[in-house]
Amino acid sequence: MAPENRRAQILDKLADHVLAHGLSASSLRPLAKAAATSDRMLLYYFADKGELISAVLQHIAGRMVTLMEAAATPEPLPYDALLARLFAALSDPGFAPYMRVFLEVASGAANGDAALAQIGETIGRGFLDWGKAQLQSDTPDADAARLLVTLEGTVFLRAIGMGDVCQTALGPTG
Amino acid sequence: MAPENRRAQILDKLADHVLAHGLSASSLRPLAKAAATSDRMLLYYFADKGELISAVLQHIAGRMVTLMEAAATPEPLPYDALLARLFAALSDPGFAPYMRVFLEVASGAANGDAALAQIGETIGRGFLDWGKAQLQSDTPDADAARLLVTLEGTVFLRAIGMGDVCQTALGPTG
DNA sequence: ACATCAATGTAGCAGTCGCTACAAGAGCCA
DNA sequence: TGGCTCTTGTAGCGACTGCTACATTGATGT
Repeated sequence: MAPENRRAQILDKLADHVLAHGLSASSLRPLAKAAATSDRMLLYYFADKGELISAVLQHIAGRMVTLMEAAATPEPLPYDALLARLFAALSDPGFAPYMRVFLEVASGAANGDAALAQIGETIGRGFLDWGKAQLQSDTPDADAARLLVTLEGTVFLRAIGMGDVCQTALGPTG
Repeated sequence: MAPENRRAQILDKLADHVLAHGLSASSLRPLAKAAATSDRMLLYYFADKGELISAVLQHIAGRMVTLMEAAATPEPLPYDALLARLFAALSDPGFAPYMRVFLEVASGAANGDAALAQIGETIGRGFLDWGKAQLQSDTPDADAARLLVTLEGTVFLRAIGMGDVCQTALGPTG
C-alpha cells in the first residue's frame, strides 16, 4: 500500500483509540495495538510521539467538524435557541468523547504543552467561527463568545459530575 | 516531631509542588524532593499514591477556600457585578495555579478517575454554594449555576489561549 | 542497661515509557 | 543475477513508574 494511504489508515484507528481511552492512555504500545501494528512502525510513519499526537488530534478535529456540519441548522438561530440546541447536542453520547479529549488538551495546554495549546486554540477558534455563522444576532461576536464560554463551562462541569448544575443554569435562559 | 505535624508539613510542600508543576509532573520522586524527603517516606506517611494525591488536593482546596474568603464581598452583589468581580479575581496570577490544577482534576475525572471526580465535585459544589451566598438575586440557584458555568468556561478557554474571547463574552454583559 | 518500636536510609523489583540499532524480507532497476 | 531501497520484525537501551524488603538509627519505657 502507498505509504500515505497506510499512514491515513493508521491515523484513523489511532483516533478511535484516543477518543475511546483518552490521551493519558495513549502511549505508543497501546496505540500500536489499536492500529494493529507495532510501536516501531508508528515511529516509522511519524517522526516522534509529538508529531503523532498532533496528527491524531488534527484528524479528530476533522471528524468533529464533520459532526458539527451535520448538526448545523439551515438557518441562523437566536442566541437562546442555539444555546439550547448545542447544549443538547453536547449531551449526545456520540459527542462526549470529543469533549473529553478537548478537555484533556486544554489541561495539557495549561500545563505548558505548546503543541497541545496550539491545537486546542485552533479547535476553539473553529468552534467560535462556526457558532457565529449559526447565530442570528445584532452582536454576533459577543454572542458567539458568550455561547462558547457557556458551552465549555458545561463541558467542564459535566466532567466533575455536575451536569445537574448545567441544566439549572441553562433552564431559565434557554 | 509528632507524626501528624510532620505529615501536615510535608503536605504543605507537596501542595506547593502540585500547584507549581501540575499533577502530571507529580510522581513520587519529584514530590519527595520538593518536600525534602524520600519517596520511601511519602509512602510511610501515606498509604499509597492515591491517598497522597487525595490528601494534597484536599489541602489545596482548603487553601483555595481561604483565598476565596479573602475575596468575598461584605454584601451580596447582583449577578453582573459579581461575575465581573470574580472574573477579575480569576485573572489574578495567584489564582491561576488553582485553576490549572482544577482543570487537570476535571480532565482526570472525565477519563474515569473516580477519586479525582469525587474531589472535583466537592470543590465545584463548594464554589457553587459560595457564589450563591455572594449573590443578590431573586433566583439564586439559577444565577449561581449560570455564574459557575460561565466562570469555568473562562478557565477552559484561557487554558487554550482564548482569554480574549472571555473578555469579549463578559464585556457587554458585565 | 536492655528491650522495644517508630522513623528513616539503601537498594532494588517488575513494569512502562519513548526511542533506536540491527537485520531480514520484498519489490525494483541494471 | 546482483545490488538497492522501502518496509517491517526483533531486541533492547536507559530512564522513569509505584512500591517494597531489609537494615539501621534513635528515642523511650522499664
